[in-house]
Amino acid sequence: MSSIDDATADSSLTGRELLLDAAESLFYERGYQSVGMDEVRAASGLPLKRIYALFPGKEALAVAMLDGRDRRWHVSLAEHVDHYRSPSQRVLAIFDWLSDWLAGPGHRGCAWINAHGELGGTSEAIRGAAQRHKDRFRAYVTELATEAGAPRSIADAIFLLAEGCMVTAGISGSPEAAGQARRAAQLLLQHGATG
Amino acid sequence: MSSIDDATADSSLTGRELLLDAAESLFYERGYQSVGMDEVRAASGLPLKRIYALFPGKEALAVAMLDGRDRRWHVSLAEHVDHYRSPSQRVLAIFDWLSDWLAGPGHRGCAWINAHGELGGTSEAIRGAAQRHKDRFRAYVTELATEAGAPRSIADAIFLLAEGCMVTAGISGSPEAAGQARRAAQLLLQHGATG
DNA sequence: ATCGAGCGAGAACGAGCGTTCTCACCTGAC
DNA sequence: GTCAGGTGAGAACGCTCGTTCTCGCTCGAT
Repeated sequence: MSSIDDATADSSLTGRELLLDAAESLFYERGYQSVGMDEVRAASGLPLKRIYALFPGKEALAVAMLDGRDRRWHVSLAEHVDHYRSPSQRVLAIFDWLSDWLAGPGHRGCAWINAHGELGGTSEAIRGAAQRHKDRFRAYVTELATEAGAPRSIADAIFLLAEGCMVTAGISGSPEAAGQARRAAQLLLQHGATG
Repeated sequence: MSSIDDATADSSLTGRELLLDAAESLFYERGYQSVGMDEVRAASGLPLKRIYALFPGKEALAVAMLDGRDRRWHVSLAEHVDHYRSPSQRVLAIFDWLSDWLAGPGHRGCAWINAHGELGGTSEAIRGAAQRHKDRFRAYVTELATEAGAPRSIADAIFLLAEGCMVTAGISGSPEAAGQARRAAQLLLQHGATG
């Protein structure tokens, strides 16, 4: 299991880290508007005054938390992919990693998809964070697929399969979509190399 | 364009329909928690007392609106699919319909994905509505794919491609993912029929 | 010992929420 | 005309929220 999901309390963490970890757990589990700043304060152990010295408001805290999670998410994914040498195996490793990630306890799908669903219509900043994350992920998938000899159309398809499996796993509560997406990606890499 | 997106005001509508139409526009555009019942009242033209006589509360209104939208969504999709006779064209018609749907003005992705992202973690009823919708859609995709001779694995992949294109179109703001998903589905139907 | 700057805990504030209640008004039967 | 029943408009209620403010304490310098 990756370290994406468990933000464990550690007394050596800075206030900023304590705050972002607490915000991440709470916001991921219940959404943004359902979690009050007082709960964030209690979970982080920081006084409200310090929280508002670190971030100008709740929205900025949410964006910082999403961006921090994005960094760790991509590092964790790339670490897993880098266990493999074969270009096509590196593409398929995305789905293995997603399968592990989506099977984590209390998993509720992709944090950016959920954030966009809740606040994409009202917060420019949150929509931007979601777009940044998805753009980075798409670029990474395209890079791996291209190295495996796949044309752009197959790279696009593999990205969409990954997105589909994230959203489906989130709603259904089961990670089995990752295996289905992996089999489809394998087929596309095998038969679509000339497409 | 389908009639999924525009809930036009019509004096011949019942109070329940006026209410559900107003709720659908507002909730779809801005989410649930960002829209107050007073705004729903103003948009529907119904007095608050009548609203609370029709539904016991905001959550029940949201669920009824999602279920009503689900019915119209599936009718509109099936109507489009039924313009085609060839089984494989009927599968691909899903993506043509999605492309039109996702290109609509003010489109903000899949209402059920968004609702699940916002309230899936706190409301059992909303999560249930999202699951019902996705289960129905998966069953329909599987039915069409099976009639086109595709094995279960290809049907799963086509469903995931559709989900991926809905979520990607919602976040990116562009419907181009539907075309990408359509091309991938075509490839899978051609080369995967024996998989 | 004394002072003062800085900090933590939590009260306070103003706004907004979902929901319920009030009350003036309309309507239709007699 | 009169009265009862029901309806609409919006005030009211109780609560929660994000954010700011108060105040008493701590702690290091002198």
